[in-house]
Order: sequence, then C-alpha cells, then structure tokens
Amino acid sequence: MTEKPYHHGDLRAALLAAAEAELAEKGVEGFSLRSVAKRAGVSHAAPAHHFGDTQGLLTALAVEGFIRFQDTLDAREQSATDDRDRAVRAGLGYLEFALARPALFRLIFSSARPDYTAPELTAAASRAYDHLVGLIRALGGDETDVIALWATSHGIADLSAGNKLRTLQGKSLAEREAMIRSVLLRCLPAAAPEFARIPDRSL
Amino acid sequence: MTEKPYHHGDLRAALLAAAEAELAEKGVEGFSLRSVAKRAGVSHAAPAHHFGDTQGLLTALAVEGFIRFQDTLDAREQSATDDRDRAVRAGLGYLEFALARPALFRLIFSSARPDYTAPELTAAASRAYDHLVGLIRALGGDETDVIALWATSHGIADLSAGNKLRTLQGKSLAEREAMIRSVLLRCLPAAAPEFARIPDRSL
DNA sequence: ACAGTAATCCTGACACTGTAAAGATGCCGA
DNA sequence: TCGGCATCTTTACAGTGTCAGGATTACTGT
Repeated sequence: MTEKPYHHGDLRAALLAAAEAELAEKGVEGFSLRSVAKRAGVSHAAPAHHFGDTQGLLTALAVEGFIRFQDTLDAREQSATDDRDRAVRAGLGYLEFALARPALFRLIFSSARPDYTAPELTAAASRAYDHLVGLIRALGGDETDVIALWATSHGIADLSAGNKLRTLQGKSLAEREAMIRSVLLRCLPAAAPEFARIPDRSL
Repeated sequence: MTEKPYHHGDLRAALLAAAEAELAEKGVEGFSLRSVAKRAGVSHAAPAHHFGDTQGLLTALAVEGFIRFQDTLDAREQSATDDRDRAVRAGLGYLEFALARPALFRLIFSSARPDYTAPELTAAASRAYDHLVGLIRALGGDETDVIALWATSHGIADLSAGNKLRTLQGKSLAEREAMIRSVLLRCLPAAAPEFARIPDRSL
C-alpha cells in the first residue's frame, strides 16, 4: 500500500485544491495556512517551499480563480444569439460565478491578501478585462460603456455574493434572470438608430 | 496632570475611534484587536467588556460606518436640482464614500466579520436601503430600477475602492464625474414619455 | 552503478493573535 | 461609610504565520 511517501508527488496542486476548499468553508478572512496544510495531510511548513508564504498561495489561487471566472463567462456566451445577447450573458455568467464560489469571487475582486503586482495575476486579470472590452467593442461602445457593463455586472454579483439583494432571492430563477437581463441591457450602448426606438423588442 | 486614571472615562468611543484608524491602516483582513487596544493605550483585554469579542467591535464599527455612509449620500443629495439629479448624486456619494474610506466600505459591504444578524446593524443597513428605495419611488420606478441603481452604484464604488477601474483614474475629476453621471442615468427609470426621446438634455 | 547535489518535506522555535478566567481598582448608591 | 458592581489588568492557553535547520528522497553526471 502507498504508505504516504515522503515526497508527495504533486503537492502544489494538492495544496491549491485544499486551499480552495479552505477558502470555500472559512472565507478569505478565516483562511488559515496551517489548516490548508492539515487538509493536504502535510506539515504546516510544507506550503512554504511551493508558494513562499500565505500571500503566495492566495495569489496562485487567485490566478486559478480568474481562469475559472473567465471559463464560466465563456460557457454562457457560447449560446449567444448575437453580440448584444453575448454581453448580457457575460453579465449573467459573472453572477453565476459569484453565487457558485462566493469566497473565490471575493478573493479575486475584493481582497487585499493576494499580491496584485504578481505578473501571473495581473496577466489573468487583464485577460478577463480585455475580454470585456472586446464585448463592448463588438457593439460599437466606448470606455463609458465598458464601465457601465462591468460595474453593473460586478455590482449585481458582489451584492448577491453577500446576500444583500434580498429582492432577488425571493423570485424564481426565471424571474431573476429576466430582471437582471433588463438591467444589463440598459448598460449596453444604444442599439443601431433605426431600431433604437422600438420599445422592448431589441431581441 | 491626567496620569492615566484606571478608568478611562469613555473607553467605548475611544476604542471605536482606534478601531477605525486600525481598519484604515491594515484593512479588514489585517485588523487586530490587540493592536486596537494598544492604540487606545489600554490592555489587550479591555475591549472585551465593551464589545465582547472582535466581531462585536467590528459590528459596532459597521453600524457607525453605515451612518457615515448615509451621511455622505445625504450631503450630496442636498444640492440636487430634481429627483433625477438626486438619484445620480446619491450614486456619486456612494463612490465618494468608497474612495474616502475604502476599508470601512469593505467592512460594511464585503466582509463576513461583522455580525449581520445584530439588530442595530440590520437597522442601519435597512435605513440605507429604504432611502434608496425612496429615491427610485420618487421617479416612479419599480424593483428592477432599485436593483439597477444600487448595483451600478455599488459596482463603480467597489471596483474603485479596489483600484480596479484604471480607466477612471487616468481622467480628471470633471471627466470622471461626467462619465459616471452618464452611466448612472442609464440605470434610472425612463423619464416621462414626452421627454424620453430628447437625446441628451433630460437635465 | 554510484556519489553528490538539489529538491522536497519535517521539526522546532519565536512572536503574534483572540479569548477566557481571575484578580485589581475605583465609582456609586444604600 | 461600606458593599456591590462596572471597569480594567494580569495571566494563561491554543492557534496562527514565518523562519532556521535538519531529514529524506529524487535527480544528475560520471
């Protein structure tokens, strides 16, 4: 039987997985490095070699978080009917991620614990941002439109992750999505002029 | 001379002030109760009597935070020209507070450390929410409009507090306010029908 | 095949943290 | 005045992050 070899084999990945579980249970503020090591069945100082310190581990976890975040958005955008619908779906994906992994969401967007000067992290974050810019560009939007879509998507997601939006929680899933869609649509750049006046059937 | 009497006099208020300073310097995640006690020039166990534990202190601080938050919004709304402008100014106040006290902002909106079941805290939070609902009601809006204004205001504020909106940081203050105003205006319920079509002069 | 080196992981230690228990101090009412 | 009580301190303990040094294993060149 494998009696726990001295060398783990892939401790780095195991620690990242343990860290994600720890994060999901305790949140960013209750995150403990020693507890992560215990989860991975390894000594409390083992993570140091792979990640340096706690900040290093959380930075690596944030990188992974950004990738999963983008994956969630991409998955939703797959089934888009046009560019406008695509942007709206991105916003819904934003919310989906925040609800599915609230702690990870907080880590990558509202925590000071990761090192945001680390090149891998800035790269991962920039990738997500560039993707957003692409969505708006496709609609002929400008900087203001980018801020509008991002801020609104982020606001809905962040408030939902913190259970602040009680109004939405009472509704059914269909009702919720409908409300959010209508909110997100307001943020998009105005449709082509010949259709801009048609009340609510831009889709 | 006052040679440090055994009884402080108003330690509760002094601790709250020290806690706010600690929060501003170290952030929610670096907040230390012992360090707060040291700031107030008192033993590390002194806060226990007034606030129970760290959560109690942070809860009390969050209550104060909500009050200041609302004060910031109110101040901005004072100089509003009409209900529409009032709602926009509220959003700008939201941002102002987040930039002036990012850590306090995080504490009341994105932290799991305060006890959100505490009646004083839920009361303070509800007051802010009710005020927002009032703003939307005055414009003839519904639940969706409340979410739209809140989420967008919150998104801009939260992203700005975390220095994520590099786009805005480059601009001048006037440019920034103009962009945000235009974003917030999209979230408001449509203006009265006879003015709805006028391109950009709803103000 | 084998020795040396580097990578990996562990043990032990230190300073710091939050919390609880028990003692010291001074205020205030009976 | 004096006892009770709120207030604050001291002491203690378990848990945390990080560092230094030692143990174990894998890998590399010969």
